[in-house]
Amino acid sequence: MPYSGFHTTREVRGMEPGSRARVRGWVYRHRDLGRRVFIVLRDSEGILQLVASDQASPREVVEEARRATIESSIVAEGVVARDPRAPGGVELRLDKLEIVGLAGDFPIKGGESVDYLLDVRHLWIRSRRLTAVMRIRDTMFRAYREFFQERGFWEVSPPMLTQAAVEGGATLFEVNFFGKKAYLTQSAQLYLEALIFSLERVWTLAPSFRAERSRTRRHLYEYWHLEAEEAWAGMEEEMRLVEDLVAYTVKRVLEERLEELSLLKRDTEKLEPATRTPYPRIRYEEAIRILNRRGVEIRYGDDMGADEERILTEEYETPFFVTHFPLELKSFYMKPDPQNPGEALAFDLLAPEGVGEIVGGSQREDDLEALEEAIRRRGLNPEDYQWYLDLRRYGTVPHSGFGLGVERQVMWVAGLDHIRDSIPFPRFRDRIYP
RNA sequence: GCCGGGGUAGCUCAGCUAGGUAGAGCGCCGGGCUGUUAACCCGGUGGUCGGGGGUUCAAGUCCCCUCCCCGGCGCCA
Repeated sequence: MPYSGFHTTREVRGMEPGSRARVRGWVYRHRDLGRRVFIVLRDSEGILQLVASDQASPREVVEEARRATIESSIVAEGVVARDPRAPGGVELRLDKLEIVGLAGDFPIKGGESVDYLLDVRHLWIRSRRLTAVMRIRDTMFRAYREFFQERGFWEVSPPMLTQAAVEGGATLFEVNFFGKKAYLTQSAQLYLEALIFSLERVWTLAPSFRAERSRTRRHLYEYWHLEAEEAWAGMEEEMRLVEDLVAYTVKRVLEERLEELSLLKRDTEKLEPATRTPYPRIRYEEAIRILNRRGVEIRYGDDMGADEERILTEEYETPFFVTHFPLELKSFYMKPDPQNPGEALAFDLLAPEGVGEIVGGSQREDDLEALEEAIRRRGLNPEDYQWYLDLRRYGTVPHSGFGLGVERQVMWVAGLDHIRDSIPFPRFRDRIYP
């Protein structure tokens, strides 16, 4: 049989009973009742039951059906039939069947531990659950790109190999760059800032690497980082951009990936409010008051931990902003609020349902001397940031930007309880295989 | 880095407190079955008990060392 001119399982489900159909895919379930064999076929669009029986199929087809082990690749042809006993109500009664790749005993049978499934991740990604997540992820990637195109942003490609840290030195992966020390990037921000002086509004979607030895459900060592930076924009404009972006992507997933969300048993009612903006905004000091009211012992100036974030997210059914953090809690490049110089023009966007921070952004310090001073105050060396300081020497401009953790958004939208399933091959906890 | 849990059959686990010579379910193999839905029924197969050392007549079980894994915190997106 040639390997073209086939129907997807989705197409077959929509065909008239009695039509002929040709399908190809992998054996998802196999039930041999002796004189009747049921195969549930899986392709990228879904599943479809195939039936080979003594009565209705040639003997060699029944024999082949009997041999087709779980995960064997097959091509098959037959007549479409409606039958309430078939999963999804439609099945294909076979008169042709060819095993393309006979599978050995498949290492995943059901009931395996998380650890084991990570060892066989290259096979586990075939699961319907992970397939659904990857399709949702794809829809979000498309939505990000379309959103920024519509808003007049240029997509740029910053380097992954860099010389210095953005946030600090301890969390970088070191690389031997022909005898010099180099690092895998942990943020494209500084490079995006350089690009706004010509393109004005830029964005990128690229991996970031962080060697923080985090053992939580929200951390990856390698994650996809959506970052944007725009000239002539303050914190308020930036927050509007962020909420529009998040609302747009959630809306697109709700429009296009309902089947996948349903397979993942995601409660879409809880996602629906996030399609409407604006999102609530609370200042850091208000957040502290809310937490105190909820019985949490936290004082102005303390950083919020995972527990504090989770308690706050219970107050809202949409993502919400926390703004105006004490300056000393934030990075050197963030601009102090002129109204209140102890606070940074910085914001986090927290996703509801206990997910927590998915975006961090700020207005950047655009004054040369203030920036140098901020670098020094944090014990960093301005010498290491000369090219970055140049951006303030030659036509400095007010500007703002943000970074969004793609896997965290996928996790929230798809309703996952752990970030590992938001990416095909997660890198975390010293796991590098497969 | 810190706190907690765990490594026994291909997989998921029981057995350890009170040492006595290794178990279950699933899988796999063989057989049966004309509508299965993680099919079912019958039979069979399956282990250097993470590694090293010690105590003992005897160690999966007690002691010491060591390696690995998981849940969470901190840090962050």
